[in-house]
Amino acid sequence: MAGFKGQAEYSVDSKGRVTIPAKMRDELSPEADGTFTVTRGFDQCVYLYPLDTWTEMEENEIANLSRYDREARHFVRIIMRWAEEVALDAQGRIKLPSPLIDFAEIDGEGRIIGAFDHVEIWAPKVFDQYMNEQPVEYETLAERVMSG
Amino acid sequence: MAGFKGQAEYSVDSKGRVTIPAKMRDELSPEADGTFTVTRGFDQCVYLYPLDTWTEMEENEIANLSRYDREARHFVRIIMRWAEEVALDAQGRIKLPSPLIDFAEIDGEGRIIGAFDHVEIWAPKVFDQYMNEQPVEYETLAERVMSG
DNA sequence: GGCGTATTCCCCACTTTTCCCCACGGGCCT
DNA sequence: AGGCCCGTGGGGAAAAGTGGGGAATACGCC
Repeated sequence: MAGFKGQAEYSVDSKGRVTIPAKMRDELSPEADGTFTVTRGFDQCVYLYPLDTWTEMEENEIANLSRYDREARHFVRIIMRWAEEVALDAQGRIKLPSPLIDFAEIDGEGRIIGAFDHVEIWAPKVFDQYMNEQPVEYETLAERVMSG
Repeated sequence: MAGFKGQAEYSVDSKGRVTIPAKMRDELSPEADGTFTVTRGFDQCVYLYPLDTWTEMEENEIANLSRYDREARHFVRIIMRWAEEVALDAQGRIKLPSPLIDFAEIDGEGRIIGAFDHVEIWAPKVFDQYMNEQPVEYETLAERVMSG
């Protein structure tokens, strides 16, 4: 299965519904059962993981963390607190939980980005600002990340 | 079975009753029999473990502690002293034991948080304060916890 | 030991939110 | 030019959360 790719700018209506681009929906495996797990992203955006991918992450990464370690506990609190399963409706939309809409400062419009193993939704304004703030240009970044 | 996730802010009425969010109720396995074991949490909150998970913990972790070790003895006293079994009523609520309400300083409102293997209930005020006190931001925490 | 008080548990009714279904308009491909 | 797929919006039925009252039980006091 190929990774999520592409970008789009779709409306987020008053009920918090966003259409997921058809091309990204097509990437979902049958095991995902038309369902994503949304959660707080790194940086100020929302992450969408296909259900099957997310379940693997829970089992392989989160389940192994110690209940008795302070930092691990705090991490689990954050990641799970923001997480929620959302299913596609007949129109190919999901409903974003309102806490995540607030967190990402999404208002009316969402920029949807394919990011290989997950999909991201940003407020367009926040996304532009994030891009401008990044100090390292694309070519330099490539050298650093890919050579390590 | 997937882990508990999501957050909500529900009322805790004068009788100490709190609704458990439907999504979290759905995570309960049949073996839990609609019952949680509540106890004092790490940090100032209340923990809710599904009955079956709790039973496992008792057998696998608590049962193995030495009767002859002072600290282990103390630990067992604390965790068991605060523990209590609570069943969901027909409306999907539980009654929080009043000692735990006092301990967590819950008054009227409770912030309910899914935390993978258990559910947590916090006084909103206490929770916000806890979050603000954490010195490490989410992105940094993720690097540390998940790479270790 | 009996009575009165307090507590707990269960049931019922109301309000709000959520979810699902339907209908419309536009664009792309054939 | 027509048909099909895609994104957008709204309305109605069902579920979820909230609050209060009454019967049964337990407790303490007289």
